[in-house]
Amino acid sequence: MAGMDEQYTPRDVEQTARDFWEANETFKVREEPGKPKYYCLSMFPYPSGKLHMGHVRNYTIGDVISRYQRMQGKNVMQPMGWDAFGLPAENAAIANKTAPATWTRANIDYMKKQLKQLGFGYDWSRELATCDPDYYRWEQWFFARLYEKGLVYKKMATVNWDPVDQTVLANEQVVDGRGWRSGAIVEQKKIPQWFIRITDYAEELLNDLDTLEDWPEQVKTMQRNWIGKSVGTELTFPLKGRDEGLTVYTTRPDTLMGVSYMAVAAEHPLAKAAAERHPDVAEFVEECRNGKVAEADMATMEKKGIDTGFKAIHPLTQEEIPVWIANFVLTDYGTGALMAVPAHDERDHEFALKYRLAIKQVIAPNDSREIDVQEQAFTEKGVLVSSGKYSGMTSEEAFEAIADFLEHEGIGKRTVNYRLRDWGVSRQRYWGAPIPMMTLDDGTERPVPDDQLPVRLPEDVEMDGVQSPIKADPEWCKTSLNGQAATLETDTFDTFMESSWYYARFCSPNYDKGMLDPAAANYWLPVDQYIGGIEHAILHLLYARFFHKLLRDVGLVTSSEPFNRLLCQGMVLAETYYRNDANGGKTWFNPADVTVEKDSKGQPVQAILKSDGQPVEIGGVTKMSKSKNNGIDPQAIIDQHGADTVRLFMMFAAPPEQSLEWSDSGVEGAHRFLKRLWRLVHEHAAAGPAPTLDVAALDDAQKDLRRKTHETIAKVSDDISRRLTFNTAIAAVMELLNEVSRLEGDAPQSRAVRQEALNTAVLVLSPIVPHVCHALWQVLGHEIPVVDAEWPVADEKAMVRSQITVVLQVNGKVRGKADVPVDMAKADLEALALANENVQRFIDDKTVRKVIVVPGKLVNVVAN
RNA sequence: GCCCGGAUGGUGAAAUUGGUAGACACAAGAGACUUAAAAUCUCUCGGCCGCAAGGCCGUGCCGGUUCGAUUCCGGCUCCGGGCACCA
Repeated sequence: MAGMDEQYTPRDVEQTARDFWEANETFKVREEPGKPKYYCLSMFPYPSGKLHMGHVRNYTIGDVISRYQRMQGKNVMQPMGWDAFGLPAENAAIANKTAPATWTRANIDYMKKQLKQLGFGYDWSRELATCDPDYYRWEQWFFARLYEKGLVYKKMATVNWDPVDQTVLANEQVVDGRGWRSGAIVEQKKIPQWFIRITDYAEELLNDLDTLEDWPEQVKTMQRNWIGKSVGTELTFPLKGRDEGLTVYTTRPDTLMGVSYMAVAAEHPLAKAAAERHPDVAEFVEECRNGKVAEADMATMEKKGIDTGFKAIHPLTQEEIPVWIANFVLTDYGTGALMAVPAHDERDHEFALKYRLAIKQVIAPNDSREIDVQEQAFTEKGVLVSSGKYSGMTSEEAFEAIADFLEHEGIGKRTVNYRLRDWGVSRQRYWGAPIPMMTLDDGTERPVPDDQLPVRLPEDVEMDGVQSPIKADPEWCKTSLNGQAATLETDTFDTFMESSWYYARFCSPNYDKGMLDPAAANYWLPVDQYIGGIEHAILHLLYARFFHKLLRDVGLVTSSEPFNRLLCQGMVLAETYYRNDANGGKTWFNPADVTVEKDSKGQPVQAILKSDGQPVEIGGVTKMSKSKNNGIDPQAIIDQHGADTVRLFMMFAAPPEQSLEWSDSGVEGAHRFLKRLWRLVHEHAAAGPAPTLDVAALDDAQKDLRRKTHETIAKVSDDISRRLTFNTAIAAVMELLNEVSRLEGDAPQSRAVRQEALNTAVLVLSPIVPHVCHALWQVLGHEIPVVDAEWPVADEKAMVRSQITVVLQVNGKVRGKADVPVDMAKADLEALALANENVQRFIDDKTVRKVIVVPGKLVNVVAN
């Protein structure tokens, strides 16, 4: 019997643990006022088919934190659900001749099985999918509330238009400026769309970042820059021969005297007016309608423009200034027009050089630097020159003086501007939540009344790849309001809408009397720890923060921010292998199908495809992706080594915020460690229960192991709770086990100390590898299951050291070491260092200038 | 193009507040056990010089601050994430 148990068989061990949790509803939670709560949330997955390694990494981190907090005695909620609407379901539906709903739900079933197999402690009674009408009906209800509050409006906005397929394309579907299916050159097209006024909340979204102490600084900086608050002035230049003037926004009114041309966007009314008068201008405006709408493409485009022929009048000098149309001017930022100061702005400068427009320096550096603005724009602030009465002022003084002048003259005013744009939520796709708006016969638009919600998306549909089924069906949109015929909106919501509030719905996922049960929401919220990919640092996290404030202002929650603490995990990478095709392309081979040969130094020499024994090229380590065929299927690893091995490897191989490189031998190493832990525990337990620990009776070796045990508790607790560095926590337990192996003999107190060390190892590893620890905890003689055990507390007394090693340096270089009493006085340390033979050798005939003593660390003798 | 990150041995990484660079692993090499293999265990393992003691060099590149820099500052290079309709 004992022999059988000593073999580590993950399949059985893991099944037993999972059955136990399931039978005991271990992870099912409800509100328990009075007990400290902990809401741990991992970003829910898009059900794309099967789990990928990125999911496994994300959810293992969340599970480790959840199980740790549970052992701290917290009431831990860890829910899971599905971000179920989106474009891939439509593509799959077209390819597989199935309905998006069918495909999506099958994926959910499969991925749910996988998540269960990985042993994640989710409260599955809270599961939700955003494509369920019971979910999106509340989103529709909420949109109507926002409409009532004046936070929703409709305006024309630009989309990528495929003129052959007659369809709107996502940015992703535009490849090299062409539609991915038709290959047609993509055009920009303006269509009416719904917007939510996120800009009304820009200031609060910006300011509240300061309250998020446990968010990565990097993410907060990215959000600040995205919101992009700037303080400047709006001013109107009169136009020669026209009634209306040209209003621009500038952050640098101090450069006003350096204006040498004006630039407007191709969409600007003035551009349209010019196009009516000049065919070549019309042609240029038309040309600007080609290509993608993505900002990256706009910014890297060659800067082009054309003179409109209009002249603006400079408000200070009355000079005539040419007005150009330029493709780099953004329609949606500021007023869609700008005053160009090529001497002091890089884009203006590049454009001025290309079209030979004047470059007038009006700012000089604060210091004596020599600059040449004809060569390069000087964009820093400084002192005004060639600026009439403003000359000699600093940029800051001139900002105020010129703003005062403009306001006094009534031609301008100080303005705060944001880079952030209102959130366009309309999508012309089928697989999304229908936007709950209707148009009455008289043309007025109204939200769908609450008693007609949800506006259901029909699920039994056929996709033809051109038009959304609800747009193609002339009957679907027919409705009525108070006896008046009306037409439903056939656009659906941006899927970011659903992911902006799912964290709140998890608090009361089945509540049917409202969007949220306020009691539950205010018990659980805000989320204590949120975990997800850095790719969501801006959009998703900003929208969710915005939604939370909207929920607050509708009276559904009391807090102002949804996520107290944020962890952004890095990507999962793997090696790539390929062969060059005859046609110049590449065929990529999955790492699982390739064997790598190494030389005696461990350097890879060549890679061989297993199926034909022929070499393949090694293509470098990149993010696991379909296109490079370097995704490792988690399922294969689970089948081979078990879930605990996968979890352990994921947590050990790299700190969570860094990218993680997949390594088969690393996985095997993780598996070996678990086998070793299994054996150590069984060997120890085989000798029967350990004697009671008697701290006073320990010899030095026993004390050393006991110190290591308690140091490990302190280290692992800090690593998991504060630092979130699971890799170093695991390394600390490995060190502990190495010391357990080193302690020899079966003396009673050795066995007692060993029992304490093994108890500790199993307890602190249990959040990471919960299945094997479930079994080993029983082997160590405990009745209470490890999942319900208390987290150990480090005993300060056990960690006390009498001796410590200090480093002896001369001029910062280590020249010796000494074991000294912990409390050795500074003067004694200094004397000890100066007396050291090797230290003396390096002082040689130099003079000792200074001795720096850092007690407990080092002594540095400075000599020259 | 703009915003935000990253770079340390053969490899993944560690060094938490400016204080011993390389913990813990992986790979590789040597050995033990074994009929054999697997498994397991022991030892070596940044580079150069040296029998050794020890020395010199070394954290992407160039420069700076400091008694002392992987860590702080300035300037680069390369790689990655985001850029509003991928999620």
